Amino acid sequence: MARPKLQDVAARAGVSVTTVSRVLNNRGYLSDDLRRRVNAAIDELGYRPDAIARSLIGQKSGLVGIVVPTVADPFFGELVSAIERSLAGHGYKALLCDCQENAAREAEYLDLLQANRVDGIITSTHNREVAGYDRAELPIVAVDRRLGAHIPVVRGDNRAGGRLATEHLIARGARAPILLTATDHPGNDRATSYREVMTAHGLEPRVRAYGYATPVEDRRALVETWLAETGADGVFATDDLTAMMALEWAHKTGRRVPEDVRVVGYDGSAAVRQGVPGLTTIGQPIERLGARAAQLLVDRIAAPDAETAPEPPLPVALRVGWTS
Amino acid sequence: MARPKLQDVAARAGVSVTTVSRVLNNRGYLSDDLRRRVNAAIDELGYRPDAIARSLIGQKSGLVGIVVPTVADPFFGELVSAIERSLAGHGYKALLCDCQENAAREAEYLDLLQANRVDGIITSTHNREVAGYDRAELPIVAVDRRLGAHIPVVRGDNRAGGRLATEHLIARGARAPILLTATDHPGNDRATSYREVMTAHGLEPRVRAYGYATPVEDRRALVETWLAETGADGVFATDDLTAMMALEWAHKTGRRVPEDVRVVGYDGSAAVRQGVPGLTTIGQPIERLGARAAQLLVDRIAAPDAETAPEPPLPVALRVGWTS
DNA sequence: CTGAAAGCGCTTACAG
DNA sequence: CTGAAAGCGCTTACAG
Repeated sequence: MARPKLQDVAARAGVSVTTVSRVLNNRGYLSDDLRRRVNAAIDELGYRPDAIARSLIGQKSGLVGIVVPTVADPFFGELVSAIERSLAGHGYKALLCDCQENAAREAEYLDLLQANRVDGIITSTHNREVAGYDRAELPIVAVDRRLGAHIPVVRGDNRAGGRLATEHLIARGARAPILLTATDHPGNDRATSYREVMTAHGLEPRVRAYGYATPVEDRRALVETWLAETGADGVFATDDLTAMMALEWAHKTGRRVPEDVRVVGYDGSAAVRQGVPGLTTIGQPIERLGARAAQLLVDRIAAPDAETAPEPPLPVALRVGWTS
Repeated sequence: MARPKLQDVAARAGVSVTTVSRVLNNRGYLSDDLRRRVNAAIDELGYRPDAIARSLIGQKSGLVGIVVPTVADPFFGELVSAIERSLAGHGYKALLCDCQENAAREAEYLDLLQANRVDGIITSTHNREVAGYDRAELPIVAVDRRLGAHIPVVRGDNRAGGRLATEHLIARGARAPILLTATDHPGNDRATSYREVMTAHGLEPRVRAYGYATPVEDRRALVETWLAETGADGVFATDDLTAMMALEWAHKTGRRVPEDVRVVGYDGSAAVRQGVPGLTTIGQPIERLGARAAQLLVDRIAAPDAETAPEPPLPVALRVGWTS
């Protein structure tokens, strides 16, 4: 038999569809007898309400779009996992939009999400140029990315993170630590802190940015060139993967870590922590970032026009391993 | 103005909703003039068809459920990324079900997916006990997991992988390499190959299974205990994270790699390759696994009752680093 | 306490 | 070539 519908349940229970619907939604007064009969029919038929039909009526689809560069990256994988868990706790389902590090796809996804009537969007991609977020009349929450005046952003304390990392490198004896980061723009708080701390110690900041779109092997080549050129005795990488490239370079070129080069990463995802527990890094509260983003979005869905106070940045922590 | 609907477009273009629908779906004969007027109205209003309403009519929602233990694990993150990319190419959207390594959630998700009328499911979780897959009257494709007679499974060549890893360890001089794996059951082809190769070389197989549900730090403790106890001079871990635990143990206890202990992992996800390029591992064709699973599912959705030939396993490759 | 009817935003026979 | 009407599977005023 085809998938049973409300009508089938009603027929079997000998009541109207209205009544079945009411039992399902626990709405209005129902005699216990009716309730029992309906529930029996539901069980017997293995009936399961059609969420699509429900979405069409109510204004809610129960769907939330999660937009990320790619879940192949452990940081985003973990973030998405945390968001999804939290979302599920609130009764929402996650439509995954893996942009594959590609700005064009992000714009397409934005369209698709609206066509599918998602109730809201959580986004954490790099392409601030992608238009559409401002036009979308949907609750949106950004993770670690400024999208516009009206879009709240959940993030770790990047200022503190940059400070902790740089201070630590200097405390461990580095006199010429360089910063490796994706893009060096004014909004890069980790870079800002690095510069401030370096200057405060009378050291010259040196920032190298490889760009988001750079293929991994090209990034590795850049990193190795920079490390060789600058004669850096310390590395602050704003993500762990880049820090590991520095580690690998040290291994290959016979430099000792941390004696010759001290290395500090950023993110501290569980995968990296498990695989390379010795890496000194700034641990982000990934779980909390995800949970907070989900909570904030759920709140905005419930009250789209409520004022949103700026989100205080979530605390980060220096985790010291043997690389520094 | 509220989100425009078909009616609004029709009114603006001065035609019936039927006509607009036909233009949208490019169905039947339309005069160029009409087509132009309708398209103009669509643009002016910024109309976007409601995917939910469409799903309710057609039998298709365009949604596919992806069920994985967790995308926080780089292997699954990468797999999901590949699946999603491929699915998007076929016009499908991905509903992400991150089971958080929890069997109960998997069963719930199965329910949820059916309620949401997904067109199919791709699953790659461990809990074979979870009932429901057989009852679900949906096209399902499994990745590296046997779910039932009628459910096709896409997988890497685990027999070959186990053989390659074990032969390699022995070739590199290991005489007492142990196997570290999640569960040691007859369906574990990597373990089977390990045993065969060991026996063929007159060596005694030693298998240690930590169990899927074991928290990471407990797993680490187990691994370290086993390595110390067995005096292994080689490690074949059926996933890279466990291999890295062995590496970390060697580092901590002052053993040289590969002279004292040779280490081989499994999976070779991009994240691990980037972070720890020196790790010898069996590289799985993650991209192909994802693409093939998506293609197979799309085919099954198109022809649910077609015979399915057993899937030939996809080739794996030994990647040699400095850990062996 | 329960039901008949309208409607969510579309598509698709069926007429013309 | 174009439109009026029924219907996808539900929910929700509105009656009774």
